[in-house]
Amino acid sequence: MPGDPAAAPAPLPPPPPPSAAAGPAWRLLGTSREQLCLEFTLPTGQSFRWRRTGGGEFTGVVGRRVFQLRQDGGGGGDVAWRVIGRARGEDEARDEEALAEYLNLGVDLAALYAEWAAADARFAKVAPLIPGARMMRQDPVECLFQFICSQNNHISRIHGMVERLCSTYGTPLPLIDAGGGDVAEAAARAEQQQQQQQPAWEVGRKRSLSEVEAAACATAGGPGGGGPLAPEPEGDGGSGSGGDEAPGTPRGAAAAPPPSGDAPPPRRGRKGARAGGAAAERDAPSSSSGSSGGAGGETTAPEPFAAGAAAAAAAAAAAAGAAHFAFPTLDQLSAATEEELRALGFGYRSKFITGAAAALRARPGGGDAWLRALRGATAAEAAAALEELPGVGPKVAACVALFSLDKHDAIPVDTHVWQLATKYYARHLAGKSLTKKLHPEVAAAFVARFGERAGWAHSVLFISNLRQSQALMAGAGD
DNA sequence: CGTGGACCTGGTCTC
DNA sequence: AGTCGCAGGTCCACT
Repeated sequence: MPGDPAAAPAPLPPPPPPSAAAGPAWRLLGTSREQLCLEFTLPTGQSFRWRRTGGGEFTGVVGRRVFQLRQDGGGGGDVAWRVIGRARGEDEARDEEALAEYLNLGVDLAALYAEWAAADARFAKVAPLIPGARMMRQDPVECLFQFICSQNNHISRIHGMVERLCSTYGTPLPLIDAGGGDVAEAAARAEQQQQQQQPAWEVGRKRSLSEVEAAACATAGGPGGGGPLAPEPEGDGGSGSGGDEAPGTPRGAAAAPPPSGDAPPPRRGRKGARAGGAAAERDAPSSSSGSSGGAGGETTAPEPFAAGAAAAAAAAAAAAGAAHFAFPTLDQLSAATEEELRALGFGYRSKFITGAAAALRARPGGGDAWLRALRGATAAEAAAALEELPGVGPKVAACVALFSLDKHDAIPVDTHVWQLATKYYARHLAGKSLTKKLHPEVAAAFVARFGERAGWAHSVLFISNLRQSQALMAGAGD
């Protein structure tokens, strides 16, 4: 534990007023921009659970808490945070501890940057443009399934898939100050909104905003003030068409993807699937899967069947940005069927998700514990163990190892990293094609250069490469 | 053992 | 309004 990383000299003024007027008070994390830059940490592909919610603010779920983070644009770049949602049973007093662990705040990132810059001239050149790119420490289960979704896929779509996974199978997280605090109510309200077909949560997604803020983060000079890009004035309230439906009826099945053109249409939505196909065995009420053990304990009944009903409303709520969900547990995930996931748009990854969930649950001691135990294993052992799971190859295994299992020297070798490697750090591999056997070799090259936290260093280079390829670094001098 | 395809889908780049 | 052997891979079938 390298002491307090930040060492911000002056106690910064209270954080700027966030977009949302009301809500819990904001608190400062006590970090500097060099220790933690949200722009280079949250939306760079480590996790797909963070969204921009306007004006430089990020909203995301950590464990069973909904956090909002924002970076002080002017001064030292301290990060303001607050919790706007929390599962019952989670202690408010441990909010900050949970966030600090998730953000790996015990690691002195500025010191590492200095080491890496000394070891590599190329790093020294690009790093100043990308300060505070920090590795997070995610929950292994959450991380694993996110990256199973990531294969051969667009980042934007991965976000949507992860969102649907959570809203369909995960536990809703009640908002604090949500007026009444009843999730069902919020979900119902959201469902009404959802009928207006308005993807409010897309506000601020991608767009050049990221570029603006990236610049702001890198220069620390001009906060730019890209404007709080106000969402469409839909407002929330609106048409109180008083629930025309019983809360229990998952009319939200409409949220399912539209029928594809040619392929054998997988019915639609969870409900359609049941009603359409096996009318005979429909509703054979959870007889088999009902007793999934007392794990859940939530009042929302994580049972498969109930999940369907709750899921629709939940998905609607999520679509309207009105609710947040914990990432589904393995038990909750086990309620998913391949057919259902396909209807939710997971494509051929559906069988990987159900397969991996089943394989994990079959592990002695439970999949969650099995995964966590890999934190004590070597990088090679962890990778080998992860690759036993369906849908997990070397790249996904490395992502999970680096982003959730403390394997700080793991290098996820994708097409971008392969380019970096053959160009700068493992030139002898140039011309070859990336085979499974070459992954360790590429990783070794990065470790040889950057040391035991090569995975962290790789992230900086990766981001730099992305930015460059997107011509976002234009004018940054070259 | 290394290589070539197939694989769901939809955002992005072009007619 | 269409298109892409695409897109931060993996699995499977062959040579």
